[in-house]
Amino acid sequence: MSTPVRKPRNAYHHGNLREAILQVARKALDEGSYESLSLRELAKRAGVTANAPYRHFASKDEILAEVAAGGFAQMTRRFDAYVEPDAKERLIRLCDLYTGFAVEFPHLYRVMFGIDKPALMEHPPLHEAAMACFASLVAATAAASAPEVPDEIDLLKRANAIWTVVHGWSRLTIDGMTDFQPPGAFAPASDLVAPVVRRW
Amino acid sequence: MSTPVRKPRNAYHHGNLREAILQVARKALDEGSYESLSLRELAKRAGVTANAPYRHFASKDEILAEVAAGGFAQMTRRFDAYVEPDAKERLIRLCDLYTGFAVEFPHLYRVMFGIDKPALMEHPPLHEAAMACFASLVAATAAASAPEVPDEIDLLKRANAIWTVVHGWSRLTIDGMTDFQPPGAFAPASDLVAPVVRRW
DNA sequence: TACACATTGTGTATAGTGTACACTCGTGTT
DNA sequence: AACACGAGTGTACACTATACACAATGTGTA
Repeated sequence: MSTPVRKPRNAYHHGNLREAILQVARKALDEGSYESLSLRELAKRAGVTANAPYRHFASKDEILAEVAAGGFAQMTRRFDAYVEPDAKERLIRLCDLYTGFAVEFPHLYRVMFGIDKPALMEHPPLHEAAMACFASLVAATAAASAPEVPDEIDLLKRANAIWTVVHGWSRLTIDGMTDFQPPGAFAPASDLVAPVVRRW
Repeated sequence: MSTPVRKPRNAYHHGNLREAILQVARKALDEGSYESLSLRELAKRAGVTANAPYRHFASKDEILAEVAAGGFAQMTRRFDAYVEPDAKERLIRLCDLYTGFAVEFPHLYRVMFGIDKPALMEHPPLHEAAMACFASLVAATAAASAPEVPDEIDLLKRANAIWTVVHGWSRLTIDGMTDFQPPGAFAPASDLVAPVVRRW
């Protein structure tokens, strides 16, 4: 019996406002841009007054940070759930999985990386979730680099190289930079990564 | 005798408000984030009423788009001004030039690629300036691919690969994703690009 | 020179925002 | 039964982008 998210009729107390707010915020980000996401609107959708969320969050940014953390967590789960015996092949596939996530949830993805507010990343839960996601990528990279594992820094360098490519690909795509190019000019991210990974 | 940007004392008409607004907007973006940039503040800094800019721009977004276009133009100028006899080497250096620009003007760079408002890129001047910048990158890529020039699509693929890397590197950096990593873990963009370009 | 007119500024107003503060409702503990 | 406290409401404020009517200025034509 899961806790209900909708406010029960005629109840003064919501009962689960924190989760409800996060849920409608995530839904709003799935449907529209961050620009059109207002605290008042979130509260209204949760069936509550504009100020009620302040009992559970210090600011709008904190809500965003929490949602962003959830995004990273979801991504990490997808990563970890992807099974593929060949480690190199797996890492290559993870790249398309990554870009696929960004394309599926462009607005969420933008919030995850902070919309011109790097301060967001200061929120510990978000920072932690982002690091966990990166750690998953590092692990995949390490596996793909076996058997002779490079030293820590070289390993991070490789993971960062992957991250650079998939993040760049994602942002160029969701920001519309590829819309005006002939079809086929913008290859999948895995195409860029594959030859490099195979040589590791 | 250049047109003055400051409003002359006791003058009803500013004289060059359009340029003045763009100038203070750019300055504001050089100094602080887009989040803290308000139309009213821009108008005040230009010594004019909050509504005056509407005589020259349809909306705040149009101002941002214009400033973003200026950013792309500046970047293109830097590209074109960079001289280096070896075409491959030049392309590799351009990558650091690109990321250098993003790091130098992080807020501007974010606006150039649209802060969760892909609609910005619909503005013809911005779109044109962005395409011109990309064209410069394509030209450098073509030169680095000589003498046997690949066909159009393959050429674009190469340029897009470069763009993906430098953009990804720039965003990860200016969004603070590299702050928590040990030194040396995040190599310059040219390090990622160089081995690939040299093999073209 | 005088006047019509277009341009570009001002002033006022509206709807919407995030958030601070004082209040009240409902529930759990004693 | 009394009461403290957590979790909502209501009101208020300062701020935002922008619409509209108006005033001041500059310019072309008689």
